Order: sequence, then structure tokens, then C-alpha cells
Amino acid sequence: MADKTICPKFESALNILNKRWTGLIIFQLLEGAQRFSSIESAIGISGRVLSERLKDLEKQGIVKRHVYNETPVRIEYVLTDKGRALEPVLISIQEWAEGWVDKENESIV
Amino acid sequence: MADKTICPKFESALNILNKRWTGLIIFQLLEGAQRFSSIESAIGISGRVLSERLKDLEKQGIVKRHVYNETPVRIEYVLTDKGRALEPVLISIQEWAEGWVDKENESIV
DNA sequence: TTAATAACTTACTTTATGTAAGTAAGTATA
DNA sequence: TATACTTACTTACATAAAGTAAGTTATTAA
Repeated sequence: MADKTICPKFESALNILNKRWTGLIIFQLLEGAQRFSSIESAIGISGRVLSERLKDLEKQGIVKRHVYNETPVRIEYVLTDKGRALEPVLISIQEWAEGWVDKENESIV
Repeated sequence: MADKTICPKFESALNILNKRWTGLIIFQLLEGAQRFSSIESAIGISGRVLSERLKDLEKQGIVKRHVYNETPVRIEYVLTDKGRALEPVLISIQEWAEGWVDKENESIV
């Protein structure tokens, strides 16, 4: 059935980005540490899925969770080195978008 | 609710890649024109979804469909200029994968 | 005692994807 | 003439992922 001539590392990397929301979460965190609620409102993701994604990203070593015992508790999410290393990927997407996506959003060109 | 400080072009570009399979489909087509059944078996996608994705990609001007009246009919899918322009994106994902994804696939590093 | 806040969870609904069988057009074969 | 074969899809149905909204926990303030 499947040939699978594709590099498994590459496939695994693609699997991170082709899950809905992960790209935007990482993009947000490239601007610096952020809390749950600010990511939530910045990109419009539901809390349920954000919680799920952050756990995934933590497991993969892309995001780190920091707890500050203030009142109320403050929790911040930060990119690890591995996470920040994704910046060139996001930049290349941005460049493509500048050059090829027209006007508002969807396009037939 | 949502701030939406993110560039809509960028978001629209991300929406292409964060749909399951689109990255792999484009990656496959970077190697040259291919037929429905060969994409299907190369990446292990179901025919139902492949058909859906190819229509989306055609609508967005990323893929072009060519019909050859042979017997049985031969249909090939090719990247447009807009589609080929995504190569640097895929390459930067590949580079990240080389440097940061370890051994087999999933990882905690 | 009630309310407020942040960061989640839980229960439930809607949407997306997977699976497998079916269809259409054009030969070729029995 | 009827049956079968091929490719490129569709369709119907089942399962998995995502959206919605209410609930939970901990701590402090009114």
C-alpha cells in the first residue's frame, strides 16, 4: 500500500505543523513567554484544544511551562531552543504568504 | 474574544499547511507531476481525503490538474509557480527535522 | 459569605478523517 | 453480446478530532 519513501524525521516534523493551531501557537511564543489566556485570545483557539496542544508541545520539548506562585498563580509558556529553532520555518511561510497570497485571505490568483 | 493581531495572509498560509496531508502532497509533487493513485500510495492518504485536498489546492492555485485522453484516462497533478514557491518552506522544515528530531520519530529530546 | 481570577477539565455537539464499497468511461477478452 | 479490467474518483457509514459552554480548584478580596 504505502511506499513511505519519505524521511521519517521530516514526516514527524510535518506532523507537528500540520496539526491545527500548532503553527500559530509557536508563532505567538516567538514573541516571548505567554500565559494560557493570552495565547487563547490572541489566536482564537478553544481552551480545550490549547491545553491539549501545549501538553503535546511540552512532551516534544518545543515548549516549557513555568509556574510562578503568585496570586492568582501565573503560568507562562516559553519556547525551548528546539522551539525557537522553528523560527526560520515560520519566516519562510511568512515570505511565501507575502509573495503569493493575495488581498484578504483565500485566493484563486 | 480574539485579538487577531496576526497578519491574515500569514494565517491563510498557515491554514494550508496545517491541514493534515497538504504538506506531504506538496512535497510529493515537488518531485514532478504525479497521478492520483501514485500520490495515494506514496504518502498513505485515503482516496476520499486526497480528492478533497487536491480540489482545495487547485482552488488556491497551488496545483494544476492535467487530463490526457489515453486509455484508461491519465490525469496528472502538477505544482503551479505558486506551489513550487513553497519549496523553501518544505526545505526549512526538513532542516529543522535534521537538527532537532531524533532517531525514529516522536521524541522528548 | 459571596465574588473574583487564572488555568484548566468535563460533558456534550459538530466537523474532519478513515474505510470500504460503488460508479463512469473506455477498452479488451470470452 | 456479456463480462471483466483500469483509473480516478464518489458515496455511505464509522471513528477521531475540534468547538462550546459550564464546572473545578486554589487563593485572596469585598
